[in-house]
Amino acid sequence: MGENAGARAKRADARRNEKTLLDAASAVFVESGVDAPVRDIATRAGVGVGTIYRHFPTRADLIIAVYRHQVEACADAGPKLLADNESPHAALAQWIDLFVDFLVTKHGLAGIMQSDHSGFEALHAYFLERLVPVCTELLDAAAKAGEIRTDLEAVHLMRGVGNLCIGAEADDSYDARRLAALLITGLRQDG
Amino acid sequence: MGENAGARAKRADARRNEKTLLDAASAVFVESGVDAPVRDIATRAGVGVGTIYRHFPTRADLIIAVYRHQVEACADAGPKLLADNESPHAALAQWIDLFVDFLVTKHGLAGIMQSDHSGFEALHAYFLERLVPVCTELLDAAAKAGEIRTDLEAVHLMRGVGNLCIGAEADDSYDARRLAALLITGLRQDG
DNA sequence: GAGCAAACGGAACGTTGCTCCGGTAACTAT
DNA sequence: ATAGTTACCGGAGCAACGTTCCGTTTGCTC
Repeated sequence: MGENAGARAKRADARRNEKTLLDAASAVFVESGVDAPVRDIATRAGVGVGTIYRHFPTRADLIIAVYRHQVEACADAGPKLLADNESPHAALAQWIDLFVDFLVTKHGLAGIMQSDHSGFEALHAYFLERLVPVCTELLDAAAKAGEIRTDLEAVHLMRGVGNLCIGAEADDSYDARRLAALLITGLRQDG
Repeated sequence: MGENAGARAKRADARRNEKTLLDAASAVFVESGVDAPVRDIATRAGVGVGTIYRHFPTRADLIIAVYRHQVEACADAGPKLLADNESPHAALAQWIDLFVDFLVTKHGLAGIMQSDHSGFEALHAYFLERLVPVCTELLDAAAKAGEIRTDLEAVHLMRGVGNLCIGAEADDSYDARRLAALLITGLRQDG
């Protein structure tokens, strides 16, 4: 079956606008962060605000669409690192580095990730659903190798690392990577 | 000299309003977090919004005034813990616990602490100015005892711990204390 | 080309932070 | 006590933002 099974095909202008919007959003996110005013994105894309909301009902949907590729890449990197490294703990550390790098290069993304901000449940859910299994796999491997303690779940680790990244891009002297690495070190246990 | 050297004494109604405002703000902060609308606080206090801005030009000033006592208490606890503990590292761990407890019990305070939020420089500065020296003292003591590595400055540690606390009050399963403790563990080195 | 549903645009509404100024009431000098 | 001074108060008003809603346009189908 093609790209439209059952449902009617989208109109050409709609498809065009969706791409235009993603490009505009991506550009504006880089310039002004993921909190950028909706109107800015609309203006940049040359459409009305209504069009944005029709394509992406919530800001979370837009953010997810913009960064989907990178999140997938990060998720895919997990098993690969596990295969390429002798030590699962080392693989975990490298994966966390990737995750941190991804977050700190997106202005304000880390700041929205934590759930108390309402309206971003979808974003939160997507990240968790996609990355937590990967992190769990790494954690389990390290645990099985006896390299780390087992009393920290992947969700909480990721949440903590995500938090550490907040505001990192705005302050050069603050090195989120190092703090995250410290956390991973703290996870280590003699074995 | 009395409580007014040089400057003219404040009017009685002004002093009264200041206290009323602090009480109202404190109550509203507990109910709705430190992001609560200014109008809510004004209504609660039975004054106009102008009165708030006159007494506390920025929200940061208001927050500082409300929590000053607790911050001071936390600062004072540092040297005390250092005196009461054999191991400086243990003292540090306990102090961080205090700091975390303080932050997580204030809805959204941790979220505002990190500098990328503009308009809160004063808050940021106050916290740093008051607590960083204390943290430095603990860190130095632990370093001198050879218990920890020395390549992490107090500012960054506090920033990281503060970040870990973000959103903690909204999610019972997320234990900021434990993650902070893990960070401190990661700081440890054989010596 | 005519008809229709889908998509568009932006005016409009509610909520916020913050300012500004006419009115009020607390101090002071007499 | 009283009048004058001035610090202080209150909330109307403005700007920026998220979000909705509906009259208009546009692309697709026959």
